[in-house]
Amino acid sequence: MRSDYARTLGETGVRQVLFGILSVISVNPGVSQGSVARALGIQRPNMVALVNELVGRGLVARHVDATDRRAFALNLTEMGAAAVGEALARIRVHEERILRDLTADERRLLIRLLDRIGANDD
Amino acid sequence: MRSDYARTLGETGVRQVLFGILSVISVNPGVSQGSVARALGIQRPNMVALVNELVGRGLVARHVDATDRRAFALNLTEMGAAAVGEALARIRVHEERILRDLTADERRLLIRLLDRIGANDD
DNA sequence: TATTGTTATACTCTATAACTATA
DNA sequence: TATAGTTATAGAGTATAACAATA
Repeated sequence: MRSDYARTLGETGVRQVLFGILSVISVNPGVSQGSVARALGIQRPNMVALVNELVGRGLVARHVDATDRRAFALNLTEMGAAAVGEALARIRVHEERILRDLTADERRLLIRLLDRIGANDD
Repeated sequence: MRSDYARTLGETGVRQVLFGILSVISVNPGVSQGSVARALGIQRPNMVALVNELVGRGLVARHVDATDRRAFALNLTEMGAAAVGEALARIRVHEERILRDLTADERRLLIRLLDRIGANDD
C-alpha cells in the first residue's frame, strides 16, 4: 500500500518527505524549519537539504523570521500550493482505487477498527 | 505499528530482514540464497552480507547444493530454529498488545476488510 | 546558557555492473 | 548462453558532533 502511495506521488516528483513538509507548511504558514522537522520526526541537519530542494524548485519561500532572526519562516509559493493540490488529488485517486471494493459503511467500520488499534500502538 | 514491531524484534538482535530470511529458510529447508532473495524482494548482492551475518552468528548453515554446485543450500541450525521460535513468541505478544481492545470477531472482521484492500493494491 | 540553521561526517539500506564458477 | 554467488561501488536515507549567529 505504501509503495502504491509512493508510486502515486512519484509521478509528480514530490516524494513522500517533501509532501509531508509541504503539508505542514500549508497548514501552518510561516512555520520555522525546526518546527517542521520536529513535527515530522526529521533531524534538523537533514532538513537543510530538503528545504533547499523545495526552495530551489520554487515550491517554498524562505524568509528570516521578523521576531526571531535565527529562524527561517517558511511559506508555500503559488507553485507550492498548486503542487500540494495536485498531490492531494492524486492521493484521493489512490485511496479510491485501494478502497474501491468497500462500501461507505465498510470504510467507516475499517477506520473505526484501525483507530482502536492505533490507540494501543505504544 | 511497524516501529513497535521493529522494537519487539530489536531486543533479540534479529532485525526484520533477518527474521524474514530465517522464516523462509524455516519453511523451505535447503532453499538456495537466490530463491530467498527473490521471495523477499532482496537484491542478490545484498543477500551476501545478510547470509554471512546469519552464518557468522551461528543461526544458519550453508552447504554447497548436491545437485547444483553453483548454489548454496541454506538450513537453520538449532540456534537458528530457537531464534525463530523466540521471535515468533515476541511477535505474538506484540500482536496481542496491539489487538487487545478487539474481540475475536472484530479481529476476523478487520482481517477480512484488509484482505479486500490488499486485492486492490496493484 | 540555550536554540536556529548549518557543515561535516558516518552508518545503514538499497541498487547496478561486472566477475567466477558452474550449468 | 544463462544462472548462483560474489565483489566493488554508488546512491539514497538517516544519525551525531560541532560551529556561527541570535536569543
